[in-house]
Amino acid sequence: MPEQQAKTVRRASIGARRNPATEEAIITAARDLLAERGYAGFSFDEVARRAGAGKPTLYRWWPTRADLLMEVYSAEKAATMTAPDTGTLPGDLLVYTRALWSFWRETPTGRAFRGLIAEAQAGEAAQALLREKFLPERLKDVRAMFARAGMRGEIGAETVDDLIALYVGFNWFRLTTGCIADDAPAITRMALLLTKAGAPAGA
Amino acid sequence: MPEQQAKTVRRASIGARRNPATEEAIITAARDLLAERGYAGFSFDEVARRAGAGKPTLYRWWPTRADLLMEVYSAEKAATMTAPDTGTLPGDLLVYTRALWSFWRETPTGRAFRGLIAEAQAGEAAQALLREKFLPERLKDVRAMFARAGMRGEIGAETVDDLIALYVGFNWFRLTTGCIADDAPAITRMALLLTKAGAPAGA
DNA sequence: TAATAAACGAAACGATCCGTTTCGATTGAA
DNA sequence: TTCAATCGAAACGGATCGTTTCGTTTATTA
Repeated sequence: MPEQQAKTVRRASIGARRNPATEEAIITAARDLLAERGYAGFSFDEVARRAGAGKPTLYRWWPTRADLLMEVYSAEKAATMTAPDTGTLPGDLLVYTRALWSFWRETPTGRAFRGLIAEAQAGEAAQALLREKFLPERLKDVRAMFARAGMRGEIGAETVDDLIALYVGFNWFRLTTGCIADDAPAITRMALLLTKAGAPAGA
Repeated sequence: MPEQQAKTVRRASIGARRNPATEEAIITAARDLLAERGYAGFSFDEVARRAGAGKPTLYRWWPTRADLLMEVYSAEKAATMTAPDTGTLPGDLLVYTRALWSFWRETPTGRAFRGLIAEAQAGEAAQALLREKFLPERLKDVRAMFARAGMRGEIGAETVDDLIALYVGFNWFRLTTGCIADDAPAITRMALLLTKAGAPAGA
């Protein structure tokens, strides 16, 4: 069979409101397409064709490719990754970072994250979406790890935001330059550096 | 006049070797096109048209858009930015980072750097070029700053590489999320954190 | 009950860009 | 003299973009 999509029914309008079945079909088609052809083969034309949806429907709800990619990525990452709680900041960072890099390396959606960052550079709207909606939600686990370290006294609470920027920047830099092979020593060094950087003054 | 290019002569082959005049015309056309239309309007078709060059000539010497972008960016940045030497690592980092962000914000080529990173995500070859040829050369000034700090005893020499990764990651993260407005306090905090992270053990 | 409004799929639109191929001309090197 | 590599020009098929048109469906509103 050419497609495994359930194209038995034609999803017409259900009135003057969004059709949840259409939304789900599109997201499913997008995820499958990413899995089969990767980010390079990811186009609205093909997503629409597979979902049995019209392109105006896609553009109505996801004005840019970044919108759709972020939605797929968020769902997939939340379903795959869990936040560690080892009791120390370096411990948490080592576990979480190795899992994150593994996700980026070994899942189709994770591999597409490089493309998501790239896509967000194509316009101001997509970049704002990345900064203001995608990132705050996706960094909740990371923020929790640093916040716990602050409450334990491992780091000063006033350094949390700056350390997060350094931590996320480190990961994105490794990703965009193609250096996300499993490298526990490098990750450990980074974790210890950040912990030392944030160490409270009076300790 | 439609074009300011010197299209008076048709640059034919000069034999079985690369024509420097063609190379220069293409790079100039690429820089001008970036300045006029930005990264969004940057295509090989248009560069070739403006340079009065054939597309096969472009693809022969710059297999991907990333190749050409990196060449233009490298020349422009080297001609614009100078490496500071204030005597302390936080001082160097503050001056250099503010200048870098200013370059990224306020010059056409600098603004296109977001696109260069994005372009390098489109393929393995472009990413390898970014990692192995572009970055080592572009980070010479940064490496020199951290190396001097190591020789002064501000940071441990064994931390230089890891601190550079954190520093560059921080900058790229701010760039790709659209947060490179001039922000001396944030840059200062980052500089102090990195310096503290790298502080020698026995000091 | 009737009119309105919004969403839906399908199809087609023009435009752009991609990367490659063909062609004839040029010129240095073997 | 032959060979090889480059050059500009032009055209190729194909893909994708973002938009528009059309007819249909259904909840909401008057």
